[in-house]
Amino acid sequence: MDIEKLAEMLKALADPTRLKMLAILQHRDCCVCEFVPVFKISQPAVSKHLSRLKTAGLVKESRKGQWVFYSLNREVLEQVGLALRQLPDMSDELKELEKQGLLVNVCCE
Amino acid sequence: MDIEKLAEMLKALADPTRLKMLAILQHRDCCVCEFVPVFKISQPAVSKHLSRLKTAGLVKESRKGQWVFYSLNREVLEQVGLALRQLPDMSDELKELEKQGLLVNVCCE
DNA sequence: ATTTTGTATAACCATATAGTTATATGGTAA
DNA sequence: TTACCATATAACTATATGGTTATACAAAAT
Repeated sequence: MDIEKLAEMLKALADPTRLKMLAILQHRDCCVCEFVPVFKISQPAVSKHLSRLKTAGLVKESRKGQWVFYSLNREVLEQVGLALRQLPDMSDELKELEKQGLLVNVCCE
Repeated sequence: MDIEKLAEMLKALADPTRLKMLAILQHRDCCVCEFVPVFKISQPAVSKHLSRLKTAGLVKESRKGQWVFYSLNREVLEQVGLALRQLPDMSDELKELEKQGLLVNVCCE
């Protein structure tokens, strides 16, 4: 996963309400109206949080009659956790700095 | 790690510049002036990003003469990656919803 | 057909974020 | 001491974010 994408995913995750939604979805698929009393925010607010998670690919939605149920996309969440622990190699950037003499050398550390 | 804290850490991480900084710090401790040419943003902007990472505990700082070097706090980064993959149990919230009859039952799924 | 229920979108507001320039602070060197 | 270099902070700007209320849309029920 590239850094821009990872940052985007982390922004989708970096909110207590959305994290709790994901935590709840670990146990059970839920629809919008079930989340409203949990978080004590308006239905449109819940809807927007879920929409954000869906855009990031962290949840999937499926309509069941008049309800829209959301389910956790575990693999994607796994991928983010993994990507965080395997940040890309940036030695090229450092080599470039060295070539241009922009690395600081502290003697007698 | 509690959800509020996790969200805070993820906010600190959810920026491409800061992620790249951490990726670079995997290879080598760096001072502020070394990051400036890498990201092509102003020195105060770099300073603020590093300050944010430091507040989150993701980096440590140490002065070396006139330079302030930043180093990666690998354990903390590990902890975040792990916390993401082990979101807290929220079954109590679901039990509460059930007790109050707020869970939707879709028959004939 | 009309009403009701659940969800999504639009328009708006307050705050947070990421950048800028100007300036203050800390340490080194003349 | 004075000048210089690296870093941090202050003040500001533009945009993103998370909430609201009002409204539109979809499916179900009367």
